[in-house]
Amino acid sequence: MDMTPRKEKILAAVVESFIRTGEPVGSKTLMGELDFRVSSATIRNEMADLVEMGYLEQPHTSAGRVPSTLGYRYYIDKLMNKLEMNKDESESIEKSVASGRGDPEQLLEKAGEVIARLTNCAAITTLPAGEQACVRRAEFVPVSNRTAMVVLLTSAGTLKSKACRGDMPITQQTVERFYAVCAAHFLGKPLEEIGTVMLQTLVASLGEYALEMSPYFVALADLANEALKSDVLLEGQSNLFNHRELSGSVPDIMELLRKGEPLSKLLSAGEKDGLNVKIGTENEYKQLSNSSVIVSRYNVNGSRSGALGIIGPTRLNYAKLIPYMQFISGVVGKILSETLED
Amino acid sequence: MDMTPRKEKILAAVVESFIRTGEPVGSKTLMGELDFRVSSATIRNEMADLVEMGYLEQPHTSAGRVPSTLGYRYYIDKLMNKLEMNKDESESIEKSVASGRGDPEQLLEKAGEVIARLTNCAAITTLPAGEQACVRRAEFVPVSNRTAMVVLLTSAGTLKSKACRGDMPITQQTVERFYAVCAAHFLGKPLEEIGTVMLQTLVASLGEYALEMSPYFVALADLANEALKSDVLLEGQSNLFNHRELSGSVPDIMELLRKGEPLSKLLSAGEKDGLNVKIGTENEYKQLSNSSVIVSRYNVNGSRSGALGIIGPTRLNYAKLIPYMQFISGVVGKILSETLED
DNA sequence: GTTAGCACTCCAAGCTAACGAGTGCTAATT
DNA sequence: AATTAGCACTCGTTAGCTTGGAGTGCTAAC
Repeated sequence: MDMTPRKEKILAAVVESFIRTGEPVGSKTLMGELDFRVSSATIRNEMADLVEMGYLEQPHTSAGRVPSTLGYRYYIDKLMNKLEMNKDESESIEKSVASGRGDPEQLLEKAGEVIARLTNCAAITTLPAGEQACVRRAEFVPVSNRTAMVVLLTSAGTLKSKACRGDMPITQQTVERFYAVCAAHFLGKPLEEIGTVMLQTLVASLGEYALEMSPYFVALADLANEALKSDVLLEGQSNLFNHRELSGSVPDIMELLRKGEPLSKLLSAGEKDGLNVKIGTENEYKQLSNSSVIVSRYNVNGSRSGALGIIGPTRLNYAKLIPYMQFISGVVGKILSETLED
Repeated sequence: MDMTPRKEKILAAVVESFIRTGEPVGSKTLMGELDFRVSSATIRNEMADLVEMGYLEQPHTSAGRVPSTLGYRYYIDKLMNKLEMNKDESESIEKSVASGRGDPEQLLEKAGEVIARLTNCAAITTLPAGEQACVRRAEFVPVSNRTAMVVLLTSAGTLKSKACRGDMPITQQTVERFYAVCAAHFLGKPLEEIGTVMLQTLVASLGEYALEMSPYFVALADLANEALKSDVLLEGQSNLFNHRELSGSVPDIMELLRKGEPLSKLLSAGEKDGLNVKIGTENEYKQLSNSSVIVSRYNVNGSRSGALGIIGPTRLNYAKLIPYMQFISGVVGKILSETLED
């Protein structure tokens, strides 16, 4: 069976009506929403075809139709008219986001808040990735007799620290040795190279000081690792409660979001032109089979860097939200570019 | 009407049975759980008295009895026998918690995880408070032409940092001035003294460099403020979903927990001997009127320092969980004392 | 003071009927 | 050949009703 212009119009009308109301859409309702006049019987025939083609589903025999994953997909890829944002709106959004200017973490947090508020969804954001980052600076601050703070600053602007307890008292020599080793083995090194292997050879080369110094370098390597996997921020989780159709799965979704790793996986999906939409069962996590995820990447100084995303019901107002996400990721990218390079 | 030993036994049995099963307790059920034999009619009479006295409630005329807030309170204060923890258990708990040794944040996070797992509740923890902490160290790390990381380390071991964008290019002089001003006005100063007033006089005294330098000191003061309000960690939020009786209020509770301020308020309540239990309507937040909060403070080197808490339904196994909380806060205090002072 | 007995209350679960929205099909119409 | 009116049919939802059982409060006897 072939797709016809009329079928497309009907499909679009079903999707839009369902997005608006959340109720299955019947043939009579649809009559009032189409820009051409046909009888409900005709619409029923067409809808039956669309069901057969896999674009619509019916919850039960005597109910209206609901878009399937495939239906949403077709709508988004071919039928949807993105809503233009008006000037006032975009300016006010930009102002809100820009209030987090200065510190990347603060900025992304702010952006997440804004997104969560605008979309009534859970917002996830990643900090600029540190993939090609290297060690810019390492500090060693004694806190007590046997404890020191080890601090790592990367070229991507990430700062990580850890308190670390050694087995021997810390002396002035300890501090000096730390900085000497850092200068020789860490400073300027890409984070990726600081792995267990590198660490082992380093410890071996420490000779008699290995026992004294190794805890601190182990800590430093830990920090490098943490800095490498870009942090994910989560905002507006509780918005999920506002969507009736998710009610049953909110606990499962939250459980999924609690762990960092699935989150970064979700966000790393952004491919073509920085925007990616995963609808319902297109998601690899089955907890999200009733949800949609919209991810938009942002670029800092021209290279792909991090991403903003939302998680909500499949029944999202894509025509409105997709432009939002693109706009906000643009703003974030712009502000970060200004902040980090200048 | 007076409390009698028999009434006390009946109250305790009702509370314990209800905690165990979650079902209202009837007079017949109770017969089997008391260590003396009386008829169900007698128990009914006594229970009617307990209702009148405010210790029990009945959901409706023909249902069993449920403990009221007052009933729980009486049980916890006068009737409860704390369960002893067995050796194996306490050792394994201590080992789990101790795996976070080294870094305070990591430790408290670990402790929160352990608590959440053991209690099936949401766990909240605070890092050691920085109340009397002072500025131990400040660092200024240029990241780009106009942006620098400002880093603050307190004597309590808290490390905070912020990227900060100035209005003028950063030069070697900027850096030197920063450290000079820090040495003169920040190092060694109690965090509490670094407020807006102090900042204003400082900026005034900067003279011609005010414009160039003030953003960094504003950032530094921000950091001091952040370090002052002790951070709160939240673990096992999703455990709340496991309690049927909370189902309706989980969204409200999560919304409450999302904000930092109510959290620290909850935790700061711990008074007498470090342990505090707030039952149902005893909580000042109405979202928690069906929940109980158990808070146990921990001490670092003898002075009250931070707290661990759980949030769950009123129907908590207090006799088991209170010892847990006391034990874990003891472990946390011990480990932190070792780490921070030595 | 305690207990057996009994009438009473009230929730929960299951059943039925009425309803209404929406469908699929058929036969008539354009 | 496509469209439409008409109609019987399906199925979920809601309301009302019944039944069963758990538990109570009261009274009278012990």
